[in-house]
Amino acid sequence: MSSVTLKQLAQQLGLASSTVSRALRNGSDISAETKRRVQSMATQLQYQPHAYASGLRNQLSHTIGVVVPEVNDRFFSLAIDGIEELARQNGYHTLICLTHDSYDLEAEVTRQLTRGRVDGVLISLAGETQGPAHLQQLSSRGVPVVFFDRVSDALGTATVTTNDFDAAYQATEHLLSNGCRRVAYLLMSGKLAIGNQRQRGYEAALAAHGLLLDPDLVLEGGGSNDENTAAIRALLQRRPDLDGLFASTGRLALSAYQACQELGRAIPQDVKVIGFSNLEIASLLAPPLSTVTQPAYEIGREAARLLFSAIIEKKPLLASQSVELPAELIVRASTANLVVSA
Amino acid sequence: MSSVTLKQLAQQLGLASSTVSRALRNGSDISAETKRRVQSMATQLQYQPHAYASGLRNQLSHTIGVVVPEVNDRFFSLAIDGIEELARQNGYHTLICLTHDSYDLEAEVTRQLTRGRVDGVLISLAGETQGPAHLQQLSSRGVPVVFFDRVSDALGTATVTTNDFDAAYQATEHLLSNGCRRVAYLLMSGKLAIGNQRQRGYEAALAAHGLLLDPDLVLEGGGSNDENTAAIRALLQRRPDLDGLFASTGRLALSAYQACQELGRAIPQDVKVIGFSNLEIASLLAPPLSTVTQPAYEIGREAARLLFSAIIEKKPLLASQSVELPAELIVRASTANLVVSA
DNA sequence: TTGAAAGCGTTACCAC
DNA sequence: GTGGTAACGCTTTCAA
Repeated sequence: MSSVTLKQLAQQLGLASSTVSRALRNGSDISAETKRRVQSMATQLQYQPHAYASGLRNQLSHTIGVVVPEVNDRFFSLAIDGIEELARQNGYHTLICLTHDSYDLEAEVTRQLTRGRVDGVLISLAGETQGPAHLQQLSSRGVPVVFFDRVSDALGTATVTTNDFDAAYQATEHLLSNGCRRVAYLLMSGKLAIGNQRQRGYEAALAAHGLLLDPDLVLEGGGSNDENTAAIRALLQRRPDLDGLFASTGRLALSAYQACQELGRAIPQDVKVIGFSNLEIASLLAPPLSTVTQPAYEIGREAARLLFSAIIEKKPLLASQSVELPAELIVRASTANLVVSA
Repeated sequence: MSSVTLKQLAQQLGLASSTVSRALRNGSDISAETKRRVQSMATQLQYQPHAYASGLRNQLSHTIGVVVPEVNDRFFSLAIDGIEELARQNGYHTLICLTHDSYDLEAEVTRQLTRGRVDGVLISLAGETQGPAHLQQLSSRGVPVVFFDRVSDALGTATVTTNDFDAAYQATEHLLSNGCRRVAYLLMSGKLAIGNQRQRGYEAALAAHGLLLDPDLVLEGGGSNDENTAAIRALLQRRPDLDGLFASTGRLALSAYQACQELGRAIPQDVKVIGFSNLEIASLLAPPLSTVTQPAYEIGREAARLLFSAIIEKKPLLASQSVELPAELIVRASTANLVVSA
């Protein structure tokens, strides 16, 4: 029924459990003969050390926590793939915690993770998140934390991001140089640094083209997909002069498509659309979507790499170790300039 | 630096740790006054019980394991959302393990899970999986296992599936009644029960239309997306008479689109395409994709519900508790019959 | 109502 | 080389 324990294994062999323990972990001071006997009996009885018992003893859980808003999103699921790969390589397990973009859930989850469950945490903040006070508890207990994508610098720890300012600048610039004059900016939450970085890039591109920021064209989504679609629809109706949409997340880009489809606005003739997105099938959409694509998998790997370096070398993480990976602008039909320029 | 322990808390209060333990968990036999003092000191010192220490004592990890081929797939990420919701409601954590469709990885992961890490396991089998011998180890140690979607009945435990036969029958029937005569069936792995169920539905629908099964039209993918696309392209070129594609996974449906796009085959004029898929934006594809959509979120919830019933009531799961949820056929433009029927 | 002690399964330290 | 013992942090008898 239940598993065989070290003690039972030792009894079978007529040895002390301490001896068996060392034999199994190939410790020194154990005769080759004993090692052989122990190993063979262990496989025979299918002995598996209890992870949490040894963890308790060593103060190590061999588990990392990954806190993300959701997993049903191409960016996060790719990042998790990357994280998980590094975790496996390091003999670690991955505890996935979802916040559904709720601050309360994030705080609760974080509290749970302060209970010795994990040796380190990777986190991408919830849209609602105010301050990272709840994360302070983690790092003050010596649990290293790495932020990725939706980061905060309030903890003074390492972060992994993309070049949000530049990428947003390029995306907006691309719309403007393809003829757009009224470009809206769609973001999830004004509370996140990432949204502000991208907004700054958007504004800088406007300025470079001699355009003033129109606050009415900055739309904060953050609701359900349907709510966001409705909000974008309302914006399109309110502002018939709108000729470009820059979505700062993949979700919002698709809501923009949906809204245009519902209103019969042709992309790219009436409105050009570009968005941050990791959608692998952007090219199969009608029309193919121009995207700013983040290296999600690499971001996950990089964040995990930093975390494991801290865990293994037992050194605290520094803001100076932060990494920025470039996003890639991929031009497709949704921003095509169909007017022959003079 | 590190966390405060029960013992330290007790010392601060001048009480025995056993008393403090009971006071915190609101045990009987503790004076209201003591409870109050303990609670307030606990919050003041931010005491958090060590999860694995109490787990070790109670033989409970309050963690479930979820073993899936990948997380970067709409079906699985939705299912995980459902699982995670139920886990949270039950005060449980979710350990996600990816197999990348490799039998060896699945076996390794399973071995890890036999180490007391989890109180139960939800699993969707890897495409390569042969027999569930490695899972026998789990259930023989009293760890309940529930299969979902890619199931096996060899363990005699509960499963959660969709009506794969009927759904595949309907999808094929839909193609045939819209004028297709040569319909190919695309599957991931001939080793999985799920692929065979769906193939049986496909064959039954062919038979109902008086068509013979052509083995050349049954294509086993299971490689990378690019490999699958190439294989479908080859099939389309080899068999110019092909006028319908039925993909048994979302991944394969998209590869089918890609292959048609590359060869310039028009959907649905030249080839009609339908596929199992949870892609939320099927309607934004060019053309909108007809799908058989599984209730992925509910499948996750249902599987988790069964697992927790077994964990909490400490009763073994029975094959008779298995649940089948209906998939939904959603007709879109990719299977439209553009010829006016006589 | 509270405290002492044993034990969950493992490992580290010190004797022998 | 090997065995005892204590300890990781907690809960649960059993006594007081």
